[in-house]
Amino acid sequence: MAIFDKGNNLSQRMTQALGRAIVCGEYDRNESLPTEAELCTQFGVSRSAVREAVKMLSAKGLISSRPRQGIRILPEEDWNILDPDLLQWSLESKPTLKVLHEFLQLRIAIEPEAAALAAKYASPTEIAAIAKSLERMRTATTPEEALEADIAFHVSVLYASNNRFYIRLRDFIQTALRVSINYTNPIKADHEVVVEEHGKVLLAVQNRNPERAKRAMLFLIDEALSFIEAALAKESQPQENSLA
Amino acid sequence: MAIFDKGNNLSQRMTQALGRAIVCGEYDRNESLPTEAELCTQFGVSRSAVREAVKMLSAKGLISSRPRQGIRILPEEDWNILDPDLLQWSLESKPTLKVLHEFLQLRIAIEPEAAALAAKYASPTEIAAIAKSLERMRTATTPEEALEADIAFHVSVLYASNNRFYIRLRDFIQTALRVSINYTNPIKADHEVVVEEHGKVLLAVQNRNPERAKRAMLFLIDEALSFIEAALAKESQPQENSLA
DNA sequence: AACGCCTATCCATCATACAAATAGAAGGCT
DNA sequence: AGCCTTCTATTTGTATGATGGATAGGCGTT
Repeated sequence: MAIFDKGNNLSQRMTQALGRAIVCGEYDRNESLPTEAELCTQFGVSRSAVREAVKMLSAKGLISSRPRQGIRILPEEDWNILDPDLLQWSLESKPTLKVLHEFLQLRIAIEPEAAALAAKYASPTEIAAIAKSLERMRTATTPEEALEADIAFHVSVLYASNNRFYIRLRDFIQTALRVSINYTNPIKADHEVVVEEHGKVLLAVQNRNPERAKRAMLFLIDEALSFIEAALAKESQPQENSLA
Repeated sequence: MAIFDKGNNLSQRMTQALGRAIVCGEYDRNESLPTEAELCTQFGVSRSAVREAVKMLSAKGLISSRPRQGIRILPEEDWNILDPDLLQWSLESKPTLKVLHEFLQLRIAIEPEAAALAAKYASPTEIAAIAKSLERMRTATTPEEALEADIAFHVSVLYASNNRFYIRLRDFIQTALRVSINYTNPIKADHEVVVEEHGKVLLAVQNRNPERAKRAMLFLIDEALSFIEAALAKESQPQENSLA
């Protein structure tokens, strides 16, 4: 019987189990993975389940499967790390400062530009959604609530950009925020100040001022980025530093 | 027997055929797709092949499959459009001006920042790769050669950013360049001028000047973006305008 | 040492059977 | 009639066995 628990159907659970194991480095990257048959016995499932899991993971660029060669892990640069599943698996295993840094480096490219696009193209409905998230931030009573509202704010800006590629990055931004909150929490000033700074983004979008929207969003992220870079510089000697 | 030809194994060909059909809008988004059994007879393959294709497409966020409900197309915002396959399929079907515009809007966020990061973090080897691509651009004798070198240049900058997320976007950039070339070709000035402008990016990276690298890269893309936006404004009355 | 042939071992594909989930119809209750 | 429950038929989910096809690596010949 299957030795795992989360997920709907067997193939999906198998996919998660295998995907996690690969991302976490439980298999040697230079060797082949166990054969289909071995995976069947190891996980206690049928070949159908294993094959379907393998297919799903190769659709995400994680592995390849060929006759006589077996199932092999592809070079990491082929992994579809913007895929929500892969993103999640990879963060469960190694949310190091370095990864957080890379997250922020991408956010700092995406979000200010998204805010500028929102200022240009957002519909009244989309602007209302941003305003609503901001209001949720303002009235939040618990840190969890505040985080969720914060995430909703950033996501609603992406939607307001009216660009499908920016919208597609909502999972990425969402994950980045959810993970990094543990780090950026200690530094952030009064919640009220944070809310006010978010408010500047909304205001610029409402006023149809792309430049100002970009700068306001940049400011929100840049603070966290500087902090992380300072932390990175500080830990250049201590080997490992993972938050868990 | 299978009614398609490209690809290695059957499941993959099936995946491509089905994926293309879905992206091209050959199935009603509100109805269920044909059942597994029907797809078997339609494509002349076994149920395993169909199921594996379905699994791969659902791994890309294109469809979902549940008992008694059948195979359904997911809302477009769940599609993993940053996945190389999906990107390709979707551009084969609808490379409209609008999509080109969205492409450029993302490039303008990503690439200048990538150039800045390259100026900060690129290794000598990575800088050499950029230089080599530039040289290939300079010495190109055919338009095809020039395009390939151009693509190599932009990709090498992404690699030089030393950020896995930027590197992951290489397929996106590559596709964007390859598709948009048909549009931007007419406007671009002398090839020599273009090469020179690319050279400014390299120079800034070599001089470890992130700000200048960012501006130089921005300049490269902004020109094309303005052109597309002008074209978009012009065609606001004419209904359809697709390049094929 | 270089080359081509062989073979054992993988995955690829197909076919079949049964289990599990559930949408929608059928029926019964108020 | 309207609502709730039950049942059933349909569709995917899972397991298994059989056969085909590709090929890495060994073996033998030159």
